[in-house]
Amino acid sequence: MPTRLNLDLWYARMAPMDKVYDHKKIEDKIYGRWEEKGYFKPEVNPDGALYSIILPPPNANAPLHFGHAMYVIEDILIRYHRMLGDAALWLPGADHAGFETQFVFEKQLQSEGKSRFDYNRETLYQMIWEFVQKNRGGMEGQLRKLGFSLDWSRMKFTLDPDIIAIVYKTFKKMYDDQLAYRAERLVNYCTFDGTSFSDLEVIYEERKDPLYYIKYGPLTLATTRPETKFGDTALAVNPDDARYKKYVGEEIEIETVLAKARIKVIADEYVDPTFGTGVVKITPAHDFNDFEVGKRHDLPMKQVIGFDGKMNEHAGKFAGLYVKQARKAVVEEMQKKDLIEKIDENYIHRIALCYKCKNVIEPLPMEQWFVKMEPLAKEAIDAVRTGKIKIHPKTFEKLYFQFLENIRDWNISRQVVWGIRIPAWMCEKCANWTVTEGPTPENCSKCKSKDLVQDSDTFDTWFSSSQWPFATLMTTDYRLQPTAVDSRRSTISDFERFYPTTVMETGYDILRWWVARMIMVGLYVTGKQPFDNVVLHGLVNDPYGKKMSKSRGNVINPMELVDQYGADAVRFALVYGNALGNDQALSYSKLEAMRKFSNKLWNIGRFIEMNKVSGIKYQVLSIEDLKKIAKHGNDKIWIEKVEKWVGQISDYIDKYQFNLAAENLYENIWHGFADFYIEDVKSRIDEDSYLILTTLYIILLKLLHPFMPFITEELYQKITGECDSIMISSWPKHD
RNA sequence: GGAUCCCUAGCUCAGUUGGUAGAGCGCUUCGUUUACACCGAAGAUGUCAGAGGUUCGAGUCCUCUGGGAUCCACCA
Repeated sequence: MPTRLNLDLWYARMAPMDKVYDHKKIEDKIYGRWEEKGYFKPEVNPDGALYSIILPPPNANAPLHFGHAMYVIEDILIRYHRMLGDAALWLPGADHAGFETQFVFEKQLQSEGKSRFDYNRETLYQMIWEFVQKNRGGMEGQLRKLGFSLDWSRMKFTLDPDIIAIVYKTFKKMYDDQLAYRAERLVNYCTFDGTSFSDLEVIYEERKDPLYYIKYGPLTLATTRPETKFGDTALAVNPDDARYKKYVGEEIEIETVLAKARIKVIADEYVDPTFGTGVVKITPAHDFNDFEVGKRHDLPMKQVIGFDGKMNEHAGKFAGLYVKQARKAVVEEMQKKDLIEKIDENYIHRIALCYKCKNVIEPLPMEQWFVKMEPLAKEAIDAVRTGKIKIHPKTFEKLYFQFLENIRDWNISRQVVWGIRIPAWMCEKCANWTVTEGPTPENCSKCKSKDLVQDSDTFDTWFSSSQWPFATLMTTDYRLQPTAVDSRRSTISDFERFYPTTVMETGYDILRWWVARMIMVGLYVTGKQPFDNVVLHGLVNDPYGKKMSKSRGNVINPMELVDQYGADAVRFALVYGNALGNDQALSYSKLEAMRKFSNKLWNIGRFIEMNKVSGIKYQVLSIEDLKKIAKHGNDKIWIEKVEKWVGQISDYIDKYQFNLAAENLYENIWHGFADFYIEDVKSRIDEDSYLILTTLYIILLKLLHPFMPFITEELYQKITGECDSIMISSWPKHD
């Protein structure tokens, strides 16, 4: 009794083939069938070699962009290895994308006339959770549309409780090992969004601002920020600057807008004697360089700007003014007191802006959690140097080393709600921090007081992402098939089986943000590298070669192209003619060409199908079988050609040369197999030549399947009359 | 300021370890009622950014110059 599924197939097989290939009739129905049959699970090849890729988790809350479509490379690898008989795991996931998501959510609140300050922490978190759950299916459906053979039964979310538990554990371990520590550091603080940003999240803009030459007693210095003068704790000059040698180490008396004061003069290499007057005021609490200078010279920190963006009590009568207002007021006052020598109105410099709201970033001192990076970076450098991890293309190793060799400690605290809350509690009695693996501690680990307050911050999203390869595998299981000797089914963790994973494939733009951090944290927590190979693809730009971005308004939705050209054509176009790691401009003519290629492929199938109807039937044969039955010289030649192609294509995929594989498939199938072989066979077709033609075609479909999964599946089933899927058929043999 | 990548046919891009240039689209001419006009055959098109060097030989390796892109650091 055929199942409903098989009946569908049977009808499909009996239907005459359309003259023109219509992807819309084919693609949607096929994916569901694969999924239903469980073909995406590594368990389809329980005894195969282990091969695994963890999908870089897309933002759960946002639709896919073209960068995600490039994950087709992972699907090619996974489908290829699955057909080779490997137990191939491709594990999907979704990222909570901390600040990004909270920002989008707050925009929506804003449009409803509300703000995050109208809700308490728990309510806000719950609201964002529901917001994300509502949008989450969109991204997953799009991955399906692209034909990605992900094992959905192992889907993970970065905020799943079992993932969070692992993140806590890692943090606790870092704390116990004194890698995670608390320190006051200047952060890029946006007083508008009320949060700090990593250096990577700050954008810079060139602006023309006044440069004020201010008198400090006997000295004059140039500054763009006179309002921070209340926080000055020293003046600095270059140690080799003869003009100022006599002042170094002295305290000088200065007139200020508030009162007379004394300030000391120090010498530091950081000062450029050719800029301005060669004298710099040092404000450790409000400037990154000054902070460093302050640490070197043990200067006090004096914060004069608050987190609300207003001057605080140290600014005397200027307290309460916003920075911009204060600057104006201070300058006016100084002019009155004749403390300004001159103003250069045409000074051009770069200022830091919030990448979300474009407001000026204020460097402010804050207590934060940091991770000490040098020891972790050292191991990560070694892992690549010694070849334990290989980066493809190799040229990206330079970027990797450059980043790790100059690494700074990692600030992992974020002042957002949408994320994993840091499991650290401060004692209100003794100010000691108690860190746990999640649960609220009973009392302070030092003074045993019960007055504990949890840090309100959450982890930087990249902190949880850096643990993704092992965290996902530790929380999923591999189902072992019953064997002859042991009929019971059993499970072991995916971690035991698949870690380290085989390949991490992602865009080169997040090599340092993510890949390097995964290597460091993976090595630290598990003692093993998280993956053996890093494969990096380039960016997909708009048709004019410009980076797609919302602000430019040139973002193209990959799903629209899938509708228009078919997922197979989009997939093929993304790898064809684009060497790994290079950027590409989206090309409509290429997409069109690849759509025509799928039509060509379809019509080869149609030709074969029409000859089957005339009475000749397909049977499963190997290349060796074909060699035995081949009598005609041309048949023999084409059998050998196809055999050679199998080796070539396999080789290209093994070397991550997907473009060459795709180009060769295109060229060989169209301008070899179709233009010459079919034209030749056409006039002399008999049972043997039909078998040879058909078998070679099936082999070509298999070679093409990792690239164009849908159409090859449809044709495979039509031609062979099999209900089995091409995706679990075996890769053709070659030397 | 530091770094990386790119500059190859009109356009978008390939070109494996150095052996006198390739694809797609476009262009020209011709052909085809039966696998496909979303087709086939034939053809034109390049001082491989520029200059120097290494080599018997360089698009490919080295140096410099010019142009573009990206990343990092950010100078009061």
